[in-house]
Amino acid sequence: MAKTIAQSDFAQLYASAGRACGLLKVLANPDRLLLLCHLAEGECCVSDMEVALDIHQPTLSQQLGVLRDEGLVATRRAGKHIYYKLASPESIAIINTLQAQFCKPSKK
Amino acid sequence: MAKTIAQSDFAQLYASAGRACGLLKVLANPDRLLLLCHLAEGECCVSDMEVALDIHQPTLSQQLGVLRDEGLVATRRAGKHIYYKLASPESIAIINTLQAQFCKPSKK
DNA sequence: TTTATATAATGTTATATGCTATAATGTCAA
DNA sequence: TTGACATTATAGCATATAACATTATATAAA
Repeated sequence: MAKTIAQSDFAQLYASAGRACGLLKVLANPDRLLLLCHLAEGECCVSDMEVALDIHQPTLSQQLGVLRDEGLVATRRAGKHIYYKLASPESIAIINTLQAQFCKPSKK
Repeated sequence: MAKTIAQSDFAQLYASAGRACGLLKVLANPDRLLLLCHLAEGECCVSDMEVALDIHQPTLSQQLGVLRDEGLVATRRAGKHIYYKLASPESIAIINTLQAQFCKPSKK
């Protein structure tokens, strides 16, 4: 017992996989991942990210747009600048796991 | 201090992001994700996965091939059957995180 | 008008996905 | 050892989709 998967359980599993996949697809891009890692250290405005990550403006704005549309980041305007920060617990959890796995021994 | 990113650090960051992305791309497919979740419960042979997940044979074998090529799973032959199991600590970590985030309140 | 950011429009290229068909490998019986 | 069968893997397509960079332009605030 407990090995049998009922219909409804399977449907639920399938739905969860779909949602998880959606998130994974958004994360599966080096620019976006780098952006999110950068934002994991705190709020940041677009022009600072442009300098920090060396991504040029329209590309950056486009990728930020994807992150916004998917609810991974939230924005706040301050004068001319727009500040971004992480906004999704699920994606933060994944980012943390990724950092633990791929950036482990960076600082002692 | 500690906010400045040196050149080599950036290169390393970029390399890590690339590797992480590679893994994320493999995970970002519902069939593969479901397979991995299923394998997270233990070793399983192809025909059983076919039944359990209702993916038809060539598709299943193709996706398993992707997982094999990327080193996420390992195989073992036993007679006519080939058994698969998880083989990558990084992907196991992500799967666990995903399950915690997306399949949380499944059983009390 | 200038600076900061977003969007549009576009072209190219790559990737994903799902088929059908067939190959390869192992088992077992005769 | 051969033949038939079961299990799994691959090949080869067709098609949809989306990824990406680029140029140009729009919006919004100062």
